[in-house]
Formats: sequence, C-alpha cells, structure tokens
Amino acid sequence: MQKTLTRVEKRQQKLDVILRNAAKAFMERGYYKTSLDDIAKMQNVTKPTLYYYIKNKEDILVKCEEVALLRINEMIDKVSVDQHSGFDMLYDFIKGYISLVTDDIIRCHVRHRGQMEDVLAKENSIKNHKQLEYRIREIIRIGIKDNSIRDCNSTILAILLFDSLNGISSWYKSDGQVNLGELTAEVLALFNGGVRG
Amino acid sequence: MQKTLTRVEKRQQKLDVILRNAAKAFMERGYYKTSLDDIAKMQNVTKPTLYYYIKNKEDILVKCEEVALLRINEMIDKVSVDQHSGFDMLYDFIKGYISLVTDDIIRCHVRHRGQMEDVLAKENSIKNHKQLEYRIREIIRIGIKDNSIRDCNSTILAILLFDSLNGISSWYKSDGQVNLGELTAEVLALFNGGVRG
DNA sequence: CTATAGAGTTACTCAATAGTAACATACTAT
DNA sequence: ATAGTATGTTACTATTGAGTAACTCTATAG
Repeated sequence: MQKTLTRVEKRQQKLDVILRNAAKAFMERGYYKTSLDDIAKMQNVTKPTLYYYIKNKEDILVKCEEVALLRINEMIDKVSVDQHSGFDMLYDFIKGYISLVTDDIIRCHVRHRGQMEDVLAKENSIKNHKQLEYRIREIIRIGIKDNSIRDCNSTILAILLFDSLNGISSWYKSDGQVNLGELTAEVLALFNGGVRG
Repeated sequence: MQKTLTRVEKRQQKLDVILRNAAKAFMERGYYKTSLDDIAKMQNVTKPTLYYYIKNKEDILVKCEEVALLRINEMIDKVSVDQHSGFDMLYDFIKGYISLVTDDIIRCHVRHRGQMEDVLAKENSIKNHKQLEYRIREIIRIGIKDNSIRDCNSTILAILLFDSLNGISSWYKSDGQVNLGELTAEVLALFNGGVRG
C-alpha cells in the first residue's frame, strides 16, 4: 500500500503540473498570448487558484528557470567528473543538453531567459545563464590545454554552442519529422569534424 | 543641387524610419512590451500617424520580414553564382549572413518570424523561412555531390546552421565586447573543421 | 468531533494599449 | 490662388487580462 501523499507533496505536485502546462502553452502560443485563465483551465481550476501557487504570471518563468537550472547543472556535474579529455566532456554535454531541450520546462526557460520585466528577476536570470556559460567555457579551456580541442576563443565557442543547441529547443517537437537520435548524431558529427567533405 | 524628394520617396523613407525604430525597440524590450505610443514617440509623432504607414502593429513585423527576406535572398543570390564548390558557397553564405544579422530589421525578423497572430501572415512567414532553408539545403546538396561537404543530412545541417547564426542575432550588439571579425572567423573555423584539437 | 488552515470559487477593479472618429494644417498640381 | 489630398493631431472607445476581495467548502490535526 502506497503511503498517501502529504499536503506538502501534493502542493509540490500541483505546482509542477502548473509549470508544465504553462511552459507548454508558452512554447506553443507565446508568453503574452497565453493568459492565466488559459493556464488555469488546463488544470480545471480558476485563475485565482494559481495565485495560491505562484506570486504572479512572471513568477512562472522564474520557477521554470529554477527547475531548468537544477537539471542542467546536475547534467553538467555528471559530465564533468573526470573524463579522458575536455573534448569528451564537451561531447557528453552536447548529448546531455539535447536530451534535456525536449522537455517543456527547459524549453520554456531557454526561450524566456533574461526577459523578465522585474529588474531583479531579469538580472538574476542573466547571471544564471552567464554562470552556465562559464562552466562550459571552463570545459573548453580544459580541452584546449590537453589538446583535445582546437585552440580557439572559448567565450565565442561557448556562446555558439548554446546558440545552436538552444535553437533546437525552439523548433524540436517529439512528434515532428526529425528523429532525436539522428539529430544528436548530426550535431556531434558537425561539432567533431565540421562540414568539410 | 539635389532634387527634392517626391512625396512617394518621403513616404517610403518615413516608413523605413518607423520599421527601423520599431525593430530596435522590439529587440530591446520585446514586441509586447513595446507600445505603438513608444514607437510613435521615437519619430516625434503620435500613434494615429503610424496608421498612415502601417495597417496595424503586427504589420510592422510583416513589413520587416519583407525587407529582411529581400536582403537575405539577394545575398544568397550573390553567393550562389557559380563558385568553385558547394562548400565555398556555404562559406560565403555564412559570412554574408553574419554581416546581415547586425541589422535591427533583420534581427527583428529573425526573432519574430512565424509568430504572427494573423493566421495568414503566420503561415506566410513560415513558408518564407522554409524557402530560405530550402535554398541552403540545395547549396549543401551541391557540396555533398562535389565532395566539398561531408555526406550528411542536409535538412538537419541547414536547420542547425540557421539556428547558430540566428542565435547570434539575439545577443550581438555592435557596441558589445565581441568583435564581429573575430566572431565570423570563429564561426567559419568551427564550421570548417569542428572543435577537435 | 470540531477548530483551523488549506484549497478553491465568484465577482469584481484597474490599467494598459490597440485601434478609430473627427477634426486641423500643410503641400502640391493645376 | 485654391481645390483637394497627404499628413498629422486630440480625444475617444473597447477589450483584454492581471491581480484582489470576500466568500465557501473540505480535510486533517489535536
């Protein structure tokens, strides 16, 4: 017999559902074209109920960001524990990131990061992303030192890497025509050896 | 003595200014956070005046798209006239595209394409981008045939290419720390030979 | 078993802003 | 010069949607 959920657990679950539904709607219709009434309806509740779980509309973005950053950082932790080379770490990061950007909450974060109206939230969001970029830059630097990665501007490479991977998040749909495995393989091949024939 | 501008020319110029200012504001604050009053103020006119030049707010996006597509297609035309290889064409396309995405109207188009509320405008925008992607795919196919480009899924490569280049448009600022020349060089190097050391 | 906090509702306020009507002025072609 | 159109203004309408007040019902802790 499963232990019945405590109030706190139920509450957390409901918040998760709100975030998931909101993230999905934001990705499909966009943040401003999605009203809180729309989101409430997806849970079969009314708008004021949402305010029991979130501070305001923008808080949904902030909370999605929290979840997303946790998962992304966790993934970077995993690929960072000593591998053969910087290249290998970066390689695994790309694989990991692509598998993450199929999740609505992550996609929502990627699409809306740094766009909050609240000045503090916005600054924080930008800072958070800088932190991620910094971690990837470090991996690239390790790779350059051990000669597994071409000597390059690690800042620019890190940005370009995020750009292309984040681009995927905006169009990738699990039910679309592009297969995730093949997509990952192509990205890794491009990343590994460029496009030269 | 310079011939004074005709009404039609003056009108065209004013429309250009509106598009440019609107595009700039949309990139800085976002489409929904920018009101028509804001845009009007940038030209020192009032909101109803704008309606003399545009059908409605969304029409600004449509008109920016028209301008952007003209310039992008023109650039692709230029790099397509017979070069040594598919790779060379693609190489020049990348150079050309990066130089274009520093322009606010192009950036505005890139950021907002396919997001119109008007169903027809939206479908048209998506179709337009598909058309661009198709042209790049063709270049890639030429490169694969003449062995200047690695045998790969041309669809995925075209998408990834646009993703990374369009990513640049969202963060690149001409007054920022990243130098455009160095950025282009890094992209081309990555594109040419990947990241392997 | 019951007091209380949790979870939800209906019915509102209030602000922002897209778009319009009606009117005023300035150019330009004849 | 002047008719008429291009360009602009002020003052408005109408809608949307975020956020709140005030209330009901329900479950659980003691």
